[in-house]
Amino acid sequence: MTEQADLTAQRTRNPWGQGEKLRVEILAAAARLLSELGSEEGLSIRGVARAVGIAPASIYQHFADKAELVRGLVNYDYELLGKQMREADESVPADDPVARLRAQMGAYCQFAIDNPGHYRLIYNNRERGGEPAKSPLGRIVLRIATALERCEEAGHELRQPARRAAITVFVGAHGRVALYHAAPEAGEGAAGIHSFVDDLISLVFADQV
Amino acid sequence: MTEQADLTAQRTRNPWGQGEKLRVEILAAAARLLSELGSEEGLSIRGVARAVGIAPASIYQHFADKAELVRGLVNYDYELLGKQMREADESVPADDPVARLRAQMGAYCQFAIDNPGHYRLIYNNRERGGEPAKSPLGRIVLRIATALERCEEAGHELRQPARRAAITVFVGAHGRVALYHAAPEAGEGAAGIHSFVDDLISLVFADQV
DNA sequence: TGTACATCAGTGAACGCGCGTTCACTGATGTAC
DNA sequence: TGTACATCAGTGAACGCGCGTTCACTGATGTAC
Repeated sequence: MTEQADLTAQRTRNPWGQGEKLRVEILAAAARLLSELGSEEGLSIRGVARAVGIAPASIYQHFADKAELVRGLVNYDYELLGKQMREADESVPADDPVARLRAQMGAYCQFAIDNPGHYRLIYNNRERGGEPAKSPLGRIVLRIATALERCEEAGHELRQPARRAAITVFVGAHGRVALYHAAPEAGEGAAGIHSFVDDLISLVFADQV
Repeated sequence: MTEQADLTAQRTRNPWGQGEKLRVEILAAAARLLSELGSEEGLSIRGVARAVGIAPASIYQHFADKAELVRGLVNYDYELLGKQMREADESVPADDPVARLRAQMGAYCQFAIDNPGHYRLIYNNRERGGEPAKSPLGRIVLRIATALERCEEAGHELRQPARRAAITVFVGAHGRVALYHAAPEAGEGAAGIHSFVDDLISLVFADQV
């Protein structure tokens, strides 16, 4: 009973000039809901309003329609993923570019493992019609390509051109993650993903790394 | 106007003892609808009934509920995919196992390219809780592993154990297809998928194949 | 200092819609005697 | 050969539901004069 108190409790409205705070609350609740649901379907304006504790109509002061809410969520997730990859990259000394690449791909996989609903969302909600290289997904591929080029410069020969190898690694990681999401009980769980991607990275190098 | 005639035209009911024919019609219409929609969402009992030209209630004589209809569709698609891979396999002489593997994976990719909605459907509707090896997806991986073992027996050394290499190839193909579905305009289209998978197959072999 | 008004955060109630599912039914075709 | 009944294919109308969205509103807080 007491756990439900927050559902019936009144929300105190934000003070003057701070209406934007609700926007953040809405996005946070939507993100939480997406994590619980595990997929975009079932995510509704009314559900989000319920989770925040406001009237459905209140959402329209911050988002023109449902599509804009989802776009807000997608941007939020892309930034989070990008940040985690960057941090992983920087946590490894610059003189070991292969380890840096592995760290970045590890962060990518971990994000997908921890947030299946979010991962699926960003994958199924690409902006249409823009330049591929500037899309968020395109920028991730670019990031991997750059990491691979650093490896090449350090003397690690690739079996494919860097850009192509980047797509190999990215696509392999995504495929393995998608397989895990479709059947988490099969395979070797989260550890299986990481070792798969490590193997895949080894595979694109000519020498044993 | 005349194109809409079939919408208003009366359906002549099936003769005595041939009620099962409607089941097939329903599945066919659902498959057509799924192709048009490109995804499971939006696929509804009422929509299928409309497409067949029957009352929504009529569907319940053949499928207990919506979930069972979807299961029927999934089985239908798995059989189709399996058949196309088998035919591709058998269309290549037995003395070139690598070419047979390539042909099978080509058929796999082609199915995904031609039927995005169906491909997504079978991927997102795995039976839960069964033995992984006996699931339809598991059987496809097994098929690839077998093809790889045939290559090994013919003297083509692998860089990974056959089963692991099979997952590499399968997961890579799926990842590449998913990327194509998410952004068809990027990449190099359908041809890009085939060449990617061909490269991937080369990658799991130690020698140049 | 008072007061009229503007601006803000947020709401309650209603709209029309499409959905999955149920239930009592209709009318044609077969079968038992 | 006729007739009562069973079986079949399929339906029409209704159910309750949750959804996205709109619109006129409420009440608190600021600002102009």
